[in-house]
Amino acid sequence: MPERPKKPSKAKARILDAAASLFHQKGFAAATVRDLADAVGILSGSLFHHFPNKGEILFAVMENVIIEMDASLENALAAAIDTKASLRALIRNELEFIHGPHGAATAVLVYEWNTLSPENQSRLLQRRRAYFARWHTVLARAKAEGLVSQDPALLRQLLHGAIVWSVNWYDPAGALSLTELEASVLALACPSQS
Amino acid sequence: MPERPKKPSKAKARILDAAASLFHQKGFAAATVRDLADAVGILSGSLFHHFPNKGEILFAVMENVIIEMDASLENALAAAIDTKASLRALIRNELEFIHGPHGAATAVLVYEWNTLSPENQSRLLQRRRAYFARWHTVLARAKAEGLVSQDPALLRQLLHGAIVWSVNWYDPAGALSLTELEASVLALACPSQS
DNA sequence: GTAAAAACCAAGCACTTGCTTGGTAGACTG
DNA sequence: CAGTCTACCAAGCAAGTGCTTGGTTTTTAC
Repeated sequence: MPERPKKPSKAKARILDAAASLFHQKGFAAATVRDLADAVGILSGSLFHHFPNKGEILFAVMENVIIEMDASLENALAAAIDTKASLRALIRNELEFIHGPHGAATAVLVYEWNTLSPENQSRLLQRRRAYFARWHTVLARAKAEGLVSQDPALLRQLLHGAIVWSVNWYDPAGALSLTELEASVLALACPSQS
Repeated sequence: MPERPKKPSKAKARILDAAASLFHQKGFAAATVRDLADAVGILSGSLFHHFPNKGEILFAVMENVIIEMDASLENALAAAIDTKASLRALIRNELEFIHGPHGAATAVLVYEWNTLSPENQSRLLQRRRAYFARWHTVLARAKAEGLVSQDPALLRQLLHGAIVWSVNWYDPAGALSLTELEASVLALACPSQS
């Protein structure tokens, strides 16, 4: 009888971790429950002891990351001393999620949103809106102060696109540092400052 | 004459049209050959009279749009009278593809690139690189002229992200016109001008 | 120490997947 | 007209899909 690694009560977390990378790597539809079970080190049927179906695993991955992302942004904004620092926090936070430890889950959240069933989408909609509301608040203030010139809703989408797309090209181990990338995105938003 | 020009049959075009929308809508992996055949109005097996396998349908969708996209950009750049007009052409061209008649195919090209087999990726790589080279040329000139301040390669990725992401939120029938969107993206790139 | 609870296995079911095979209807060409 | 070619149908196969069931092992709680 081969010994299993002792990871007592963190089974669900292990599944979600593996699911995030797998769904990111192969896409939700192409990733099979057997792939996922292999990555975790269990048999495919055992997954359904923890989740009722494959779709709920996707949901859980997304819910986790959206909660952490919003909480992280809340903290970052609380520590920002002025509007420009808030602007930087918006960008920095999203970049850190996309390229940090939660990168896979964040990418899944962004790129597999339409894969979610409508019911599961609406289960996440409130948090999603709350997160975007933080963006809107900061961007609206930035515009009022003349820091940025574009419409907040439009600017949010443009910046969001620029940031999340970086998952497809940016290499954290490469020459460009995250801070430099952050500065570049910030420069897109509010050009007047250096 | 041994070689005669291969004309795309009408049936093949119908399949590719339906495939573009379907792959865009449901994703390549989740779209089945039966879905596709239904959309075309034939039986699933009949698809393989036109294409050897499902993956080659994806490839054909992508190859078509990448060729047209590059040709369209070439024309637009040839008509641009100065660097700023060229900059505008880069942005406009991509926006028109994402939101015009080739929108579905363009989205598939962008978002399903990693779905392509490595062999098929390299079959498209040359055209892909040629397209990006046009961007680089213009952006490098723009930087030399002081129109933009960011590194060309970096700026290209940021703009590309902002533009392609618009497929997820922009509604051509809505209040914001394509021209206004184009102006906004241009403002991201070269803020100094109005 | 023991019993409940949680985690997992072993096997497989019902269905779907991409794709194949062998054939047919109709248009085109000589 | 016969002959060829393209587009399609009808039927189905082998492999893979998400998920279920019934039982066993491991962990936790008292």
